[in-house]
Amino acid sequence: MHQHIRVTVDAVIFGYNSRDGLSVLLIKRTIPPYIFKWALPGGFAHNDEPLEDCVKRELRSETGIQINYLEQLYTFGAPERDPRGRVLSVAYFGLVRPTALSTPPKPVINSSFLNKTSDDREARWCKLNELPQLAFDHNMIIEKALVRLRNKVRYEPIGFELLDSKFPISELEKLYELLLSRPIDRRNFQKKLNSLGILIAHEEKQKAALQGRPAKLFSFNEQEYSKLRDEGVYFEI
Amino acid sequence: MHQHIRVTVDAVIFGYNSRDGLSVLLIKRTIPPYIFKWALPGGFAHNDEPLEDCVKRELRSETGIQINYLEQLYTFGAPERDPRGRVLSVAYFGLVRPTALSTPPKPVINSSFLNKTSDDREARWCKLNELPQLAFDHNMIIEKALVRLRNKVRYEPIGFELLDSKFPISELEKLYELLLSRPIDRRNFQKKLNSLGILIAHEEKQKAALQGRPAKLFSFNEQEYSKLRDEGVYFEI
DNA sequence: ACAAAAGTGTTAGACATACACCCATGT
DNA sequence: ACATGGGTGTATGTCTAACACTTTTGT
Repeated sequence: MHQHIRVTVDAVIFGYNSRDGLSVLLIKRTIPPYIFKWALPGGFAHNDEPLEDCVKRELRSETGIQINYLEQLYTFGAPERDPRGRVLSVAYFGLVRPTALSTPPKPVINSSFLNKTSDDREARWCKLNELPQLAFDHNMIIEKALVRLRNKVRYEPIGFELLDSKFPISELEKLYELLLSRPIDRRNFQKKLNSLGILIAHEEKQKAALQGRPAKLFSFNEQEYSKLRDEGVYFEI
Repeated sequence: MHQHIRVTVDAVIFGYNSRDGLSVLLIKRTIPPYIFKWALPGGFAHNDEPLEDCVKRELRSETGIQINYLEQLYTFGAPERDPRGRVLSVAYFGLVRPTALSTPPKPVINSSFLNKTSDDREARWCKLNELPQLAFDHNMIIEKALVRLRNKVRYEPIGFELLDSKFPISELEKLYELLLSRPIDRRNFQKKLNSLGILIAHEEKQKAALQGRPAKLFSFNEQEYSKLRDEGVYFEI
């Protein structure tokens, strides 16, 4: 009995802004199978490469994007998920700040990955509700990542990772309204965050308030959060 | 560049009773590396076998145990985790009822897995706080499973899967006190569960009350729980 | 009758929800 | 001045936490 299973990693990278909502990072495939179809960034692991390094390498070479948060999502192992044979995919789940979202992703042509098709490489952000049919089981992988995001955001402070490091509270609120798909009272939301004591208020104000009074900017106090967590205080929205 | 990565599955199976607390199912290795060391049940995946089928097959053949709940935990992929070379482990996390715990695990000698070492096979339950040093990174895998159990039990009704299908509320309470490592008020706990409406009360009483008044038996109302969840009512302890 | 655990109800405080007015800015 | 969103406080109701006595069984 000789085992022959290949291993890939794939990354579901979410970006957010209040205009477009959630977006996912996609690349266009340049080789079969599913040639010219959109897919998640990813690829085969090297023999001596930790899986997380592999994701980061593929993300850099395929999209050049700066990620802000990364965790393992799930391993997809259905025998028929890849027409080339048995290919396991260890999927990761990542978040980027809006700045990464506003600059179009650009493949980094790294000498060690140069090949005849590398000129065709193309990457882009795609709004979550405008996703096309993707290669392999990648639509299913995104679905799983979305469930993870929606659940996790309720009891761990990962929402901050989708915003600029300084943000007005209203941005955080809109993000939570989107993810939890229910309206949130602006005043109660602010009160709750203040009572948790994990926000740092800055003197700066929002630069280009499109309309209305410019908002104060806040950032996430990671140290204070770690301290509270160690004391057994739970973050919860 | 030719990829050579092998894939195993490993299972962290928890059992519980109020006398011993949590126990984990272990097998004694009969082949190198780590020969004669205790390890998690598991083994190499077959080429065309879904990962979950593989876990179930290994559990049956190595321990003969009846599992009650199973989900994927995490994929461990550090390049040096196995001295034989690059071996990925897709770890699963499972729960059994106390009845499975009280009957000692017995390897099922299945003709397709008969080999010269199968007579030496040995499996046993080991209390969580008496774990020896295990083969590979299996202690770390158990640690991760324990964190998952402790977190998940708070917002999903998986605690029931560790009890007999009919149980007195005090058993559930003791389980939660252990997992959350804090005392729980008996009366408030009962009130909360009643208000959730996910318990079915039975006429039967606890058979062998060792001391004191015999308790009513309850079971988990899975259908009612699904209904509530679909309506957006969250389970939370 | 006594020990041990089960069953039950009330009260006070904490937290979540609902809601309205004033403030700062751009047009 | 007006439109737009930001900042703040208070009242109400709901849920949680604390707590004590009675009941049923075995010895």
